[in-house]
Amino acid sequence: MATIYEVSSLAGVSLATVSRVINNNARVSDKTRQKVEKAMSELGYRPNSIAQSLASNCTNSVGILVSELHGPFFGQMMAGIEAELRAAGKHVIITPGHSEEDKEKEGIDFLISRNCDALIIHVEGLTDEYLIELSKGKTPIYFMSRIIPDLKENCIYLDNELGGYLATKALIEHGHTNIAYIGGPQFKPDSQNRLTGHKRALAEHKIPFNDTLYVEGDFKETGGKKGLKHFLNAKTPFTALVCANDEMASGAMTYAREHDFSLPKDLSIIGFDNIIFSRHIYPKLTTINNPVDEMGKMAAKLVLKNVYHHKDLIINHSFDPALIERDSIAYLGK
Amino acid sequence: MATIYEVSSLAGVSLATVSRVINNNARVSDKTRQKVEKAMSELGYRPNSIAQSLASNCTNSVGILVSELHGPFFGQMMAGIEAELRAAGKHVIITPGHSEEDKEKEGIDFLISRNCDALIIHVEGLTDEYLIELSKGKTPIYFMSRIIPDLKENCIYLDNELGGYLATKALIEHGHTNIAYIGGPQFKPDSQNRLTGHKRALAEHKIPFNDTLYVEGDFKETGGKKGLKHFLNAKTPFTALVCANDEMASGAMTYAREHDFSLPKDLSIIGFDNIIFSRHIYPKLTTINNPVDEMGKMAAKLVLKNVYHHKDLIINHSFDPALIERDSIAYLGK
DNA sequence: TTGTAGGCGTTATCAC
DNA sequence: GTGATAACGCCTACAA
Repeated sequence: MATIYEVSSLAGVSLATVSRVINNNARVSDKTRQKVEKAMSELGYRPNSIAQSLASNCTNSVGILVSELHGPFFGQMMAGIEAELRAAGKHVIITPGHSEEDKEKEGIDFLISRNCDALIIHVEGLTDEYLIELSKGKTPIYFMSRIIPDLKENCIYLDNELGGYLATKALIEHGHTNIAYIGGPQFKPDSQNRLTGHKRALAEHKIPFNDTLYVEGDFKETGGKKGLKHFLNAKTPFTALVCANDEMASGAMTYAREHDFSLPKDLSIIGFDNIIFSRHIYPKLTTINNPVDEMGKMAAKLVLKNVYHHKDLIINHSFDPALIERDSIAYLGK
Repeated sequence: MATIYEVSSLAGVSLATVSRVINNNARVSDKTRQKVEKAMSELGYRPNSIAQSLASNCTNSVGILVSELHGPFFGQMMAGIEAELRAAGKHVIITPGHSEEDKEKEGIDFLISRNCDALIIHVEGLTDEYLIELSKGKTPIYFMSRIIPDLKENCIYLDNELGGYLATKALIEHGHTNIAYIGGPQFKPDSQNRLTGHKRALAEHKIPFNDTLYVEGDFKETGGKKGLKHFLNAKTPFTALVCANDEMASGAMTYAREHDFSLPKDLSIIGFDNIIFSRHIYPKLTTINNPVDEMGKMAAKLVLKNVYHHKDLIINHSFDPALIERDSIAYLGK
């Protein structure tokens, strides 16, 4: 591979001048610039990014930690981040944290040891305290789908409370008043806030919150099945069900169908996240849109602005969910 | 950040010795090793991976090109590759090619310019010739889900013909003889081979292949819808449908239900790939397992063996698909 | 505008 | 077994 040195001697200029045309950050006369460019193309010269990184102390790489590499939710998130970053010539190093404290720590260490210029992480197992401590290090860290009060400027998050509110409100507007709720793991703030929104919608319509119509799930298909089973056994009547994410909604649908419910007539169900397959399942799932791809892009912009000094980027830290109406909610009595 | 130089002076040894204990590739006396290790931990020393890369001409990174960052198929693939590689301390740089020739080229260039030690790519828009030419460069390239005859040792692939055969055979064994087929884009060898397998199963059971019961799809949901619509309009009777992937099967199911088919009674459907949501849709989709995660791991092993000289890894280049029986096939007449 | 020279933090090749 | 010292390929004051 040709080096900058060979280019300089072929072009008859110095190393420094070649470097200048590569980075075009200093004035070079048109004439010499052309000589250099000609030499570069003749040699098929490509800058060695490793050497650039060592000398400039900038790797042009940002580390991404997601819970899983597969799965619709993180897929959208990664796609959003990567697209935005790559358009700026940066690359992503992606690693999964599996929602476990140890693995998340390890993943972060791994990314930092790779000299990433910044990290964008979605962690669920780590405490705010740990993350605040981490942020004192030399690598800037940004947080997806999480609010850390002391680091709010580094966070991109969804208004989950609003989402929970919208979901339940949609059900109420279809005439339902006996509404069951399968929540996410309550150690996750997202789950808590969605539930809070649910309660607000109920309160706003003078519907009392009924403890027997709430159960905590696991954000997975089985959580939906178990949750619905629990409610059915409990015998408290209900005509509608909100699931704190789409996977659980899908599980609940499967369970309902296995028990001869005709959907949505016998039970209205609403999900949360609007993951891709929500429109593939039957009946097509009414849900709350979670704009993860946009949020991913915004996180990338945040990095571009703060770390790579791209000016003129406007940052929104908070995103709003929205109702996606499809076929899984029926009017009560219809 | 502490450097190797500071460690050496604190430990009272030379640079070279510190380097030796870091890489433990040469004999160092226990006594000096301990001195060095003590100094390292006292200083909180972490080797600078960039400098290591420059000096050793090895970045410990492998570039991954997939068609999409989201989507169940590539999610599994990435997860498999990453898990295996990271266990060996390597990291992945992932970038999407969007199945388009230009973007795939660009993505590969991008990865190579990042000095990846090797590439694992899943490309659909690039020709064998181009890839063979590319393989003459200094970066070793491995191919997922593709057979390039001249580069077979660098390929990990599925026996798609067998998969196509198994799908149609399953239908036949349920009594079906009028079987429609929605294929994938025929410029893709995968699609061609699945179709070939379909024909073999038919021939083996003396069922003639009927042109009017074949249509080419796009591997997406809409392809399934359009395909089924086409068959329904054509009026050639059929009782079963094989779709060359699960997305199309899902689309076909949706379309069938919109036209008042009771599934699987009125129409048996089988998919291909066994992507995650195939078990979420209703009825649960019978399909052909495509072990992408295992194939991803194997591709990673191939890199570990050939590029990073891990001995004793056994490589399987070819993987077999298998039938996954669920609920979307009915016995004919039942 | 252009050139010189030192430095980025390691690894690797020699001697000893 | 250990220590100098020259790469690795580029960036960036500083000088001219």
